[in-house]
Amino acid sequence: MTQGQGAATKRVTLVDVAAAAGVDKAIVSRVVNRDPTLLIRPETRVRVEAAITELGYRPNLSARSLRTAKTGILGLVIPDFGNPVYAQIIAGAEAAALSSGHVLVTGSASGAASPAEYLDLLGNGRVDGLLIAGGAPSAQEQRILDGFDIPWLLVNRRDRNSHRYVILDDAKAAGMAVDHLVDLGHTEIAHIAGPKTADTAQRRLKGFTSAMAAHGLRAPASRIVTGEYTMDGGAEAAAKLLSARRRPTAIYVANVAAAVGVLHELAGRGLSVPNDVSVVTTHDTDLASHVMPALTTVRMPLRKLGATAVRELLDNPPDAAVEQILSDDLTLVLRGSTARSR
Amino acid sequence: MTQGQGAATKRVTLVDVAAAAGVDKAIVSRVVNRDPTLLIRPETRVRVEAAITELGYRPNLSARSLRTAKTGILGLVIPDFGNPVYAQIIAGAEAAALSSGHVLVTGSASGAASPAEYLDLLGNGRVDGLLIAGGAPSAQEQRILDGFDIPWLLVNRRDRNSHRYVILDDAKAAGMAVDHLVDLGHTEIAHIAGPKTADTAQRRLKGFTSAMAAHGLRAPASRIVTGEYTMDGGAEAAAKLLSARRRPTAIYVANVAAAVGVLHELAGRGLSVPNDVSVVTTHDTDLASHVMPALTTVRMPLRKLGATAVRELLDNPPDAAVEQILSDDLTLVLRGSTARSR
DNA sequence: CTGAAAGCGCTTACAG
DNA sequence: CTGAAAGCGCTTACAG
Repeated sequence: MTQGQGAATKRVTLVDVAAAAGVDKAIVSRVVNRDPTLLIRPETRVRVEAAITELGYRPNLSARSLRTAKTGILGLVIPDFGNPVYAQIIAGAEAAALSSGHVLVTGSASGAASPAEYLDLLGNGRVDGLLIAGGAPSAQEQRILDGFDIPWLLVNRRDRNSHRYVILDDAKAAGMAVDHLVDLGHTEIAHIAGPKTADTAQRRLKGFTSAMAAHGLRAPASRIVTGEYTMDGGAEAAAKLLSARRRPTAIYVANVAAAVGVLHELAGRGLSVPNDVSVVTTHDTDLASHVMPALTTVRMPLRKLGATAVRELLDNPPDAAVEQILSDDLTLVLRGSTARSR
Repeated sequence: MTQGQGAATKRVTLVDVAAAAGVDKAIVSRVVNRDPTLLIRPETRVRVEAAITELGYRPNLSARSLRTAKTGILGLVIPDFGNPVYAQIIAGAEAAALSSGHVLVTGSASGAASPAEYLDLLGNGRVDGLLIAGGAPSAQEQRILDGFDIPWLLVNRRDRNSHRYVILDDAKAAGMAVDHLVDLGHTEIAHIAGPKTADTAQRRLKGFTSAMAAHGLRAPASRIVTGEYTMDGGAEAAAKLLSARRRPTAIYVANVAAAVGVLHELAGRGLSVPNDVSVVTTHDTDLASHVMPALTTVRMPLRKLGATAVRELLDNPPDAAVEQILSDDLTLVLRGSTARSR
C-alpha cells in the first residue's frame, strides 16, 4: 500500500466542481452545506453531487473560517494529562462537542513557557470557545482571557473573579464520605485535604468540617493536613498525620491519587486498612478499584461535568454569567478500605 | 473584574493598523511577521509597532491559513486519555511542537461515531500534520489517511502497510526484563502479553521468547497468556496463568496497568509478591512506584518518543519513509516486586 | 431555479 | 524604503 501522499495534485476547489457540473460555485457551496432554502432541480443536484464525489472535493476549512468567523473547533486546556480525573472530563466534553457539530481538542500548558503563553496560542483565533480546567488563572492569564473575543468557561473550578464556571458539588461529596465513616461508628476522623490553591480542595474541606460539625464531632487543625493531589502528596500528608500522638481511626482523603499514596504510607508503617484505619476518598477511577485494598470512594459525575461544560459554553452568550453546580449523581461506592470502628 | 467579552467591538485588522500608522498594510504584515528582507526606516517601524499595540492588533489566523495553506497546528490522536502512558508521549510531543513554532492538540476518537470519522474531522484542513498513536488503523481509516494531503505518522505502533512510524524498542525492553529475572535465579518464567492487535504487545512477546531462548529456557504456550492493557485484563490473565498445575515463580507483564491487576489477583489468592512470585513490567508511571509492593519495571523514554515523532513528522517530506526505532534510554528500575528465586 | 459579485483578512511578488 | 494589486477559497445577499 502506498502512503497516498504522492504527487502533490492541486487541491480541488468549489470552482473545479462547479466547472465539472456546469453550474456556478455558489450552487455547489449551497449543496455542500445542505442549505435548506436552496431550490434546485433534482437532476442538477445529482450532477453536482456526482462531481463532488468524482473529484473528491473537500472544503477548505480555512477559507470557510475566514468567511464565517467560525472554526468548528472547541479547545480544552488542562494542567496535566497524567491526572486520570481529566480523562473522564475530556471524554464527556468530546462527546458533547461532537454532537453539537464541533470537534474538541485538548492541550496542556506543560510544554509552554507559561500557561499564559499557551492560552494565548490556542485561544486566539484557532477555536470558537475555550474550556479551562484545573489550576487557578494567574493575573496574566486573566488578562489574556479578558482579551479574547471568544467565550470561555472554567471547568471543575470556581474563581472569585469569574462568573462563568461549571463545577461539581465537592462539599456534598465530602459530606457523604464523612457520613459514611460516622455510620461505621468512627469519631476520630481526619482529613487529608488538597492544596490551598485548588478550589476543589477548599470546597471539600468545607464540606468535611461542616459534616463533622453536623455530627457533633470535633475536627481540630491537627487532624487536617494538606497535600498535593498526587500519590507522593498523599503519602507525605499521611506521614505527618500519623506522627501525632493520637492516631485517627478513619481518614477522608480529598483525592484518589493521594489516597493511593496514603495506603502506601500506612502499609509501610505496618498499619492495616481497614482494620487499623479506614480510608475513603473522592473520585472513582480504575486506580480506586485496583489497589489493595480497593478504595471506598464517592463517585463524581465527571463525564457529565465535561459534557455540561461544553453545552453551557455553546448555549450562553459570551458575557452571560454561568454558575452551575452539579449536585446529582454523587454515589458512595463501597469497597474494602472502610470498616466499622473497633 | 468583568468578563471582558462585552461590547462586540469590531475586530482590528491590518488595514486599521496601516491607517493608524500611515503606511500600507503590506508593511504592517511584514513587521508583524518579522520579515528579514524588509527594509524599513526605524521611525516607521516604531510608528507601526506603536499602532499595533495601541489598537491591540491580533492577526486573523484563518486569513493567514487561507493565504499560506498552513494552520500552525499539529494533531495527535490517541485511543484513550485514561492510559497514563499517553500522558508522557503527549508531554514530549507538546514541548517539541512548541519549540518548532506549532501548537499541538490532542484528541481521542472516544466521542466519535468511529475512529475513521474522527480522523476525517481533525485531519483534513485543521492541522498541518497528524500523529496517530495506539490502535491499528482499520482499512477505512487507512483510506482516509491516504486521502490526506498532510503528513502523518504512527507513534508507538508499527503497521505492515505503513513506512512511517516511530516506535520504542519493545523487544529489547522485554529482553531486559527477562534478563533481570534470570539474574535472580528464576527459570519458571511466564509472560502476560498484551492483545494480539497491539503492535507493542507483539514486539514485547517476541523479545520475551527470544530472550528466554537465549538463556536456554523453555517458554511453553501455557506460560504465555494474553490480556488487555488494563488492570482488569491483567487480573484475568493472571487468574488463567495461576490455574495451571505448575505455578511460575516469575512473571513479565507487558503493561503496567495490567501488572497492577496482576498484583491484585495474586494478593487475592494469598500469594506474596515477591516471595512467592516475582513481577516485572514495562513503563514507569506513578502507578508503578505507588502500588504495594512497588513494581520493578523497564522504564521507556516515552517523552522522547513523543518529541521525536513531532520532529520526524516535520522534518521529512510527506511521502518519505520514516522508520525509527528508539533503542536507547531503556532502564531497569529495581523495586520491591522482584526477588531471588527460592 | 441559477449566476454574478462582493468581500472575509491576509501574504507576497512586483513596481517604483 | 514603501505602495498597489492580486488572489488564497469560501459564503451570502441579491439579481434575474
